[in-house]
Amino acid sequence: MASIESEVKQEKFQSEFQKAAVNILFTGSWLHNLNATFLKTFDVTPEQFNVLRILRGSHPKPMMLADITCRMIDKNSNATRLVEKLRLKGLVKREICKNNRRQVDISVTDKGLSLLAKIDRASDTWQSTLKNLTKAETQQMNFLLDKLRG
Amino acid sequence: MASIESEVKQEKFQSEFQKAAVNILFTGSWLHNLNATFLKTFDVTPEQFNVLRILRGSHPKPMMLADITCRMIDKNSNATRLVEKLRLKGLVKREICKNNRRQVDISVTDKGLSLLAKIDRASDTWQSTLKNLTKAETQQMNFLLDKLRG
DNA sequence: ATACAATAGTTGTAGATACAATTAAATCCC
DNA sequence: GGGATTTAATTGTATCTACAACTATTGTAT
Repeated sequence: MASIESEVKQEKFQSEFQKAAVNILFTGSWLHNLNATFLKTFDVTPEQFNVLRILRGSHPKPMMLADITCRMIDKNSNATRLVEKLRLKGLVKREICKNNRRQVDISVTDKGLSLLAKIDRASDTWQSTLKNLTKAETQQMNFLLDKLRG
Repeated sequence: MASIESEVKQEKFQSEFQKAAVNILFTGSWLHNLNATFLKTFDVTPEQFNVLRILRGSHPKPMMLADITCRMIDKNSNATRLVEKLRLKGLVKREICKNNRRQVDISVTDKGLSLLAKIDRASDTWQSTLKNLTKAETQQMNFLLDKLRG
């Protein structure tokens, strides 16, 4: 097994806590890169894929931008521009909300839904990367990450 | 405690594994943002700080660029340009290696070392964020993350 | 009603990332 | 020695991120 020490070639950390911080950042980056490479064959970025999934969760009810933003993994990526990218690919639809002309109703299109289905079918392959952990260990990991963030 | 379900407002995931993937990405991004905000007061980015720490680990022996890159958390950030940023701030020194003129010897300066010391002293505050976990839990987390990456 | 504040989203932009192409030096090997 | 290969780093560039400033619309208080 590749310990974080050997991954970043550092023999010892100041504390177990600092080691955990580096470990989470490192593993997050590693997972992000795996995911990005996998999704590239479908011509979407990880955060674009994430937004499509979010919209599928609400479908057929559209969502406003702010609701999408607060569900995103990376709050910093600009939802306006991200959604515009998806719209140009025909994966989502944008409409000014009738009741409140400040907000826009965004929903996933049929094309977007079928892309999601295609990605879901293919994702078993790359998700097997995570199968190094048993289900009990995965649950424990989820528990610890939630507890960490307080 | 804020579960990943409530953080990304998703009631249920396809599997415990998918939930763990989202949880790691989300927690990584959360930790990165905390770290970036903390380090901004010292006018360095997280990856710049990371490179300074790497160089301190080797000090006073200089390191070549490739060795720095393979120890970095995010392998994608461009080490050439990152080191150049640090050099402009006077935190590192660059010298063409005499024996092999293809490579550059990079080392942390006194100014860099004292900045690191300053950051270390201040970092107790933000690292207390991680104190939501006990030492045993932190060790367990490190074990699981290492196992996950195989 | 009118001014003020709050909400929703857009735009601007400096700097960073991702990835490919390029330069330059050393090594190989006939 | 001289061409091919490998190694080390730099440069180019399109896209993305971080963050602030801005526009437009709605809500509120007097």
